Formats: sequence, structure tokens, C-alpha cells
Amino acid sequence: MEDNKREKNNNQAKRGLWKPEEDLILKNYVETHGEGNWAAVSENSGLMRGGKSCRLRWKNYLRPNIKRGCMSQEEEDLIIRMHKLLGNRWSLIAGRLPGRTDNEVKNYWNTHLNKKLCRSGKRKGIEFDDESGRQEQEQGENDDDEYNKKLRQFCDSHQPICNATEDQLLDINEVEENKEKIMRYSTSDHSSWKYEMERGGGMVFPGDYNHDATFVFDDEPFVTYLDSFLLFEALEMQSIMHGHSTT
DNA sequence: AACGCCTCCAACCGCAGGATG
DNA sequence: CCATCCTGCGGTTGGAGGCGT
Repeated sequence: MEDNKREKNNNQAKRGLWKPEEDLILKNYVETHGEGNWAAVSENSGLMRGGKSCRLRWKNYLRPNIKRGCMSQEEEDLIIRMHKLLGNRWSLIAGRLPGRTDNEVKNYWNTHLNKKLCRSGKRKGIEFDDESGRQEQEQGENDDDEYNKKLRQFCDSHQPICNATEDQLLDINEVEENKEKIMRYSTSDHSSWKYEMERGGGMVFPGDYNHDATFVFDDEPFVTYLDSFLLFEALEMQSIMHGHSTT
């Protein structure tokens, strides 16, 4: 009965592209009442849209800090690498790309990168521009099921917070000030990570790179440099694969 | 100019999982 | 437990616009 009613409502729901005035209504509503309870949003806002449609529109288009436009080379590289590691885990990949949505990453992959990689002849022939990439490529060629399984477990248990607010990110000056200390963490044990985490600031690996990828984990430090993720990953993976913490 | 094909991306769909009563 | 609701995810689709003929 209730389902029939709901289905009827869904059938009546407006579909297709959103108009600017609809965007405005949704934006105003969410800014006033906050996110969540999307069914109520569609009912109370006066929008003749389904809750899912409202949620999607907000998440993929109207939400603050959405970055639109061309992907940078760094973002593209990161997507390729993450996809190699994680497969079609778009939300996880998007979580490493500040301001990008899973839908955007997925579309970008399907329209640009997949094609590009196919054109280049072979997936494993991805050209990496640094040593870590090459190592990862070699690693990838030696992948076995167990490795992939453990990697997925790791990624699943370290969900990134996709949209870190600006005040959650360490100021770059703070990074510079703590550069030496932070660098030590890359070769230290997990208690150091923990210290930084408990300190409340997360952590940023400094370096001479200019990658702008941001990583924010709900229970782990965050990293703003692309290759730092790989380093982090390598350290974690080492501990997972060998059953002990990195030293 | 008109047509058809192709590309890209916004939006939809179905399913799974968590929360709640 | 079970049913229901809500949310999030990945796969897929449809349409607008670009491009070639």
C-alpha cells in the first residue's frame, strides 16, 4: 500500500535535466535545513523531484567546493593509479580528489582514460612518470588474489572523508614548520601516526611535488601529496602483508 | 543547410547495507 | 528477528551539442 503510494509519487516525479530555478530552490532548502532526509527535501521544498534525484543533484553539482572543469595531469595520474589499485571503486577514488565527485571520476574514466589506455594498446603499458609508478606497475604485474583482497580490505577500512572543509586541512605553513618532523614519520612506526592523529591535525607529507590530491581518513592522518599516498599505502600494505607494523 | 553519427556528461536505475522501530 | 526507510554506490542510459559529409 505504502509502496504503491511511493511508487506513484516516484512516477509523478519530474525527471530530466535540472533547471536553474530548481537548483536555486534545492540549494536554498539544503542551506536552510541541512543535508539528509532527501525524501522530505523533495516533499517540503516544492520540487517535483524524487529524493534520490535531489540528493544526486546536490552531491554532484550544487554542493560547495565542487571543482568543475578539466582534470589536471596530477588528477589524471592519480585516477589511473587508484583505478589500477582499486578497480571501479569510484567513490574511493573520488575521495582522494578534492572537489571531484564519484560520478565525475567515473565519467572521466569511461570517456577519457579508458579510451586513452585502450588506444595505447594495453592497460599494463601505462606510462608512469616516476620511480614509484614503475615499481607499482611491476608490482601490479605480480598481483595475486591475496594481495588484491588485502588491499581492498585495507581501503574499505580506511574510508576517506571526501569533502574536508578548509579548516580540516593543515595550513601549508604548518607543514613547512613541521617538515623535518613529518618526514621522520615516513620511516617511523604507527605510534607517530597516532600521535599526529590524536593531536587532531592529521598529517601532511611534505615534498617538492606539486600534487594537490588530498587524503583525509577518518581514523588516519591525511596526505596532500599524490606520491605520499603511495608511500602511505606501501607502508600499510607492508604491515598488512607481513602482519606487523612498519618500522 | 540538413542530416546522421559520435562524444560526453548529467541523470536515472537497481541493488546493498545501515539505521530504526 | 523482521520490515521499512534512507542513503550510497556502480552500472547504464538518454539527450545535448559537436563534427563530418
